[in-house]
Amino acid sequence: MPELPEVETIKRQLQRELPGLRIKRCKVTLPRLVTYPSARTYCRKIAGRRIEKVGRRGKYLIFELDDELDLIIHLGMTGSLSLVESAETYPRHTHIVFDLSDGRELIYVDPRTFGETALLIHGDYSPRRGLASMGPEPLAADFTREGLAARLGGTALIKAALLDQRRIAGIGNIYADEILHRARINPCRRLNELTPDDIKRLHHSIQEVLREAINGRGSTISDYVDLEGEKGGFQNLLKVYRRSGEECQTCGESIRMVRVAGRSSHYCPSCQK
DNA sequence: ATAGGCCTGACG
DNA sequence: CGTCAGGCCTAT
Repeated sequence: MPELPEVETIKRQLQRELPGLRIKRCKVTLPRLVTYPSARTYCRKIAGRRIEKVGRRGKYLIFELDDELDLIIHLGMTGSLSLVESAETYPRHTHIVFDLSDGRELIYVDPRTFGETALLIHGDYSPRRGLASMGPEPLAADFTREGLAARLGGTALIKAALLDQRRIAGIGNIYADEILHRARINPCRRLNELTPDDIKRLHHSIQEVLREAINGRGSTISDYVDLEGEKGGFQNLLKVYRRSGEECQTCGESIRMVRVAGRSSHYCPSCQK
């Protein structure tokens, strides 16, 4: 699914197109994707609202509407958004359509339906626990090395900790593996074993990998496309993710895949200790 | 900490 | 047919 770089790419495109437009009407054909309030209330309250700004928090898109409402969308594993001219036929797995005041439609497509959307009071994310308990934004100016160290308490495996959205926002399986490779840290290391120098490299790596991935407009492994339907450009620059058996570009050792925290984890056994 | 569940589709 | 997949929640 879209991780922080992919969601950021879509957010930038939405922010270019949507502010100032109104949502005339919203149609939901798979109500369970609306997790708060009911799909019925969600649509009723959205109708007529003006989109003021599009933001992002972790892997969530946040559409700030007038009347102090925040429309949030999480793309799950296979969700995508696209802006289309008024259409009479929609792609397979279209579940939500927002009619916009300029005649276009914003459509939400999601084959695996792991995504979700909700309508919250601006700034009050308590109805969605995942959003309310989200850790700091890793690309924010105040995300310091000391701040990171403070988030990495306990004895969890570092790989699991990077995937834990309560510790740090926005990192998923692809970028967790890429970050650990750049930081030369083995995914099975435990937090309490990390040295100050490990944390320093980890902090740099988190920011560098995510920034580079955003510059590359994200990674397309299979499904991901941006608002324009374009695939990402960063998948070719991945060093370890889904490259088991290939030679490590740093040392030539064969990239290995293991299962950590229930997720496939790709790493170089020679570079990452 | 781990497994299972939610879904569909691609691939072997 | 079985296995796997970029996420996240719940229960054990």
